[in-house]
Amino acid sequence: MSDTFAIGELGRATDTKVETVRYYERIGLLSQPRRTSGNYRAYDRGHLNRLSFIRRSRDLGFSLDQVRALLDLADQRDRPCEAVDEIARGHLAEVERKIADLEALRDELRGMVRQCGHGSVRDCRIIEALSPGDARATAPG
Amino acid sequence: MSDTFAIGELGRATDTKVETVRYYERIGLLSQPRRTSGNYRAYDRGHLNRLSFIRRSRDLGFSLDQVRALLDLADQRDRPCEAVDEIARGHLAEVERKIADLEALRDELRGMVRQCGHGSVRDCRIIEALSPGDARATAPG
DNA sequence: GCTTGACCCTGTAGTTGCTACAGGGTCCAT
DNA sequence: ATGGACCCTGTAGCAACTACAGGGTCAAGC
Repeated sequence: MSDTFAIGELGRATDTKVETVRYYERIGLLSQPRRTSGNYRAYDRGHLNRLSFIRRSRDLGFSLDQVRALLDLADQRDRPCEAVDEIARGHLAEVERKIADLEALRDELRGMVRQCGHGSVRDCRIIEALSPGDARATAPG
Repeated sequence: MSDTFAIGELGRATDTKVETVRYYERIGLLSQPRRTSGNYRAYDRGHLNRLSFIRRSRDLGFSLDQVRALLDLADQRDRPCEAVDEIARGHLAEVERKIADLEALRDELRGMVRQCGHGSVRDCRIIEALSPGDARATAPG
């Protein structure tokens, strides 16, 4: 039963590329692990848990700065969790805004695609929808 | 009646930063304009139209590569517009996928925020939801 | 004991789509 | 002639990785 892991094992366990693990270390998100005699990184369960937390947060769309804040807060076990709540709420609002934007976009694209008459580019409604009203764009010289 | 524009005017007309216009020129998306005796860029209506097309496409979330393809297609007026349709459909599919992802995300975040008991971080459901099942993450050394 | 191959190391540069300087030149009005 | 608004080139920065190059380490197999 290995209680330490090489970087590759850690990566496989958390679905993270080795380069990404090293990147997290470089930017101070993941602490520097002990090194073996051959200068290999040797991670423990704490690292595994912390990296899992980071990856799950990233999957949920939190930025690295937000993840950093969440980790800091998670470490201060006695503090009220309002700050945590605020980050999550802020992120939720952001996600809802993005969804609304993308839905508007989707509707426009659907309209464009629906109107496509499959004729020549000359009569293409999609190009038309993208072009300015009066004149046509010209190619670069 | 100016029929040429300085870069700043072009930028204001298309809601584009001057640096961005120059960037589009550098990557070959916008053709190099004529220069004045003082080496200032002098744009014409063709440039204005082309840049409008680019900006509108970007607003609709097309990548610069997709915009480049659309511009190439728009210039080949006799070709069938199927390739245009395909790019638009591809992008639409991409947008729909993103919406679905974000909706799943939103639901998870809503669940997290709803469960927040406003206690201490020790009992924070949000942190809990982000943490791996068995053990807690530890701070970097 | 030597080789092979999988893994690890550092350091740097690339990705996307801009944005922000620094350090100058031009142009026009006063 | 001087001020300020504009323009020029070139380079570096942002997020969040990813992809090398050019080496070192380690365990297995012969």
